[in-house]
Amino acid sequence: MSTDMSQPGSDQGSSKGFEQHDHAHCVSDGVAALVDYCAAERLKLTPVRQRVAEILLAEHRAMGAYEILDILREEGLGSQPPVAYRALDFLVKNGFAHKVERLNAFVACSHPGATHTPAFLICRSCNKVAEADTSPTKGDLGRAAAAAGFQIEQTVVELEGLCPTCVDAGPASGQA
Amino acid sequence: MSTDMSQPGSDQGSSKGFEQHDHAHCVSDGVAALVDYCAAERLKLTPVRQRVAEILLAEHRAMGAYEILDILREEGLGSQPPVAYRALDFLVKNGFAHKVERLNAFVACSHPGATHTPAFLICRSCNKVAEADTSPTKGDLGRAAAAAGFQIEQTVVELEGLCPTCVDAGPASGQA
DNA sequence: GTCTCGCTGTTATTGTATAACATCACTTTG
DNA sequence: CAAAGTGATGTTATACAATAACAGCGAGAC
Ligand SMILES: [Zn+2]
Ligand SMILES: [Zn+2]
Ligand SMILES: [Zn+2]
Ligand SMILES: [Zn+2]
Repeated sequence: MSTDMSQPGSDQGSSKGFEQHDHAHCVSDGVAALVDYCAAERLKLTPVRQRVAEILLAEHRAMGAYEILDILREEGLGSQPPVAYRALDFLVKNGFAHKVERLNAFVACSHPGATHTPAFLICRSCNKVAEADTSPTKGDLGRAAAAAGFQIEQTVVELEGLCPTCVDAGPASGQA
Repeated sequence: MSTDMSQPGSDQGSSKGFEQHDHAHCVSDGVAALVDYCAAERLKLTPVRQRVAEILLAEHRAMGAYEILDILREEGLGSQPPVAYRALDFLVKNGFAHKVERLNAFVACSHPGATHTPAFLICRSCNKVAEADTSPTKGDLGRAAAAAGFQIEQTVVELEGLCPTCVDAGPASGQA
């Protein structure tokens, strides 16, 4: 690996997911947040919903609904597409997962609970997806849109390329 | 290029498509540019390819591949999905159309020929799509990505909301 | 108890996209 | 001209993504 771990924890937040981190926390913290949220909001955290959250949290990459469904099926939690889509809809609606339009796939949210406008950095080599925060109304584009009278309601910002690790590995090699 | 806006007061070129304009030019200029480009690049501008370009240019909205295919079928230009997808791939690859990931649909490019990084403003009410230009490497997000060592290769920026016309029409009414 | 509401299970269908292969047309070259 | 090569086309079939529709079950309300 020898990832140089530049800026240890310093400026992080914008590219969390590409950096080395204690990944066990990603899952446990995420699930804990989901449990708390559902308790507070009187929402039913069913086995399927929790399991899908765990599945997504376990990987910093976007997973297709059918890929998730395959896992659910193996575990006897469901076998038909609506099972997966309903759980994903629940998670997305409540801010614990996002859909990556570019990939027609879903990824766990990095800052669960709070409503926000995510942006994604997608590595085409190792398929990891990092979530960053955007301020769509700021920036040239947001200003131009506002000036033109366009009223932004939702944004899709997805950047595809090579993550630091895959860049270091060299353009030709890539990594699985 | 530098198409005269028949409507004054909008100095923005970033939201072209929402503004009033001589729409006949959108089609004729676009096709002309495509003809020139293909001649210069020694590419075959086949009937299907040109017709698909015309279809897209005729509307400032994203069209699904199967919607385009329906038109081609009526005109005897093709009846199977690959016909439409191949033409669309050709146009996208050469910069005369873009895919709007959010809609799984395609839209004609506003500045054909030149390689650029488009952003889209999508009106959820009237379904018009305007193309704006972005500088992904600038802005907070681009800077954050660069700082994190992420190498951007392609960007998807799609803003959904209400266009000026539909905002003026009032939130409740909308317009077809 | 029983009523209600939301989650589940399932069937079926629609929509989006591509693989694979044979054929055809044009162009290059001998 | 003929042969070979290249790339577009036509077609079949299939994979992948998403939703509609409806029956049944279960926990909480009253
Ligand atoms: Zn992690
Ligand atoms: Zn990578
Ligand atoms: Zn126009
Ligand atoms: Zn509109």
